[in-house]
Amino acid sequence: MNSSLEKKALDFCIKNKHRYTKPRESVLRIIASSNKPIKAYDVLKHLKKVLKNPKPPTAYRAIEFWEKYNFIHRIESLNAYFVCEAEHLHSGSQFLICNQCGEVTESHICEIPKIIKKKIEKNIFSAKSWNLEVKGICSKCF
Amino acid sequence: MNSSLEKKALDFCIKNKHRYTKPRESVLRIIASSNKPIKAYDVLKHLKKVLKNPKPPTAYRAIEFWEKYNFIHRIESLNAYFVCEAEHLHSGSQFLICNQCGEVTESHICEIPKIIKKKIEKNIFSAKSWNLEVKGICSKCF
DNA sequence: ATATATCACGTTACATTTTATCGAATATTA
DNA sequence: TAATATTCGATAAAATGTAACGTGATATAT
Repeated sequence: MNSSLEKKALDFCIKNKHRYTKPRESVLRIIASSNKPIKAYDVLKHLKKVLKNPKPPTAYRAIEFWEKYNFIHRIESLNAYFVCEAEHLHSGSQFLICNQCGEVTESHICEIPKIIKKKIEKNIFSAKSWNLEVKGICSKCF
Repeated sequence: MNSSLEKKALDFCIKNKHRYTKPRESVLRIIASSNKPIKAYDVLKHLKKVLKNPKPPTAYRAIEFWEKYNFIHRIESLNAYFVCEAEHLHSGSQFLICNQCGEVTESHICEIPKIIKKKIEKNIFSAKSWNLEVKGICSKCF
């Protein structure tokens, strides 16, 4: 239960005049408590323990909110969400996804943002955000 | 109507003993004919012109087939499919997605596969495939 | 040619994921 | 406090994706 994350989130909301509401608080906590990427409907299931009869939009809205500000990332190939463990909030994400055991780890190969910036931004494309998902077999399963 | 692609696809099927069936042929042609990533249900719509009353699994199966062998790529963040324009069939893909006009282009920054191979494969993770999606504003919209 | 195994398809039905809408509640600003 | 903007709750439906099962087509081996 990464409460320093919650502190960071609260600070962020105050500073940027966003509301730190119960659904948002709970959803962030739920996602942060999961050691694997968690799907929207599983978030919703957990949310039922905390809120009175929440509906899908409640979960999706809060998820969207935190995703927008890079507190969580969406693993596109899994339709699932994962808390961002990095200290700085970053707009690019990288994941290693094990096809065997399903473990997902956020990687931080710092050459990648560098290359994207260098190669792309100069000429052709102004990059706002990016996501890399690498699939394969993790060391444990190997 | 990239018929050299269709030739390549047919050759591939013959060589690897896969069937070059009507649904597969049509689906590949439909995706290749689209200048933007196309969604499964839009493929299905086009398919209706060619096949008699096709159902979702017909489209999805053919899509899966071509995706598996890297003739097409899935743009995860759009739930859509795009023909691979590269000469060689590659298991890693990169896309630049314009948030403004929706244009998607496959990029070929060759440092990226190099880095992924170098950094990841040696130590921690055996990579099988990967996908990078960069979002931003394209030069036309800038 | 005929049996056998495999591949791919058609169809039905359903499951999952996501979004639109609209009015009520809450917070913020004037 | 009144006006304004944000967020929520609830209903409903749209969009996307899959499981299961039987049938027909194709290849392989006898």
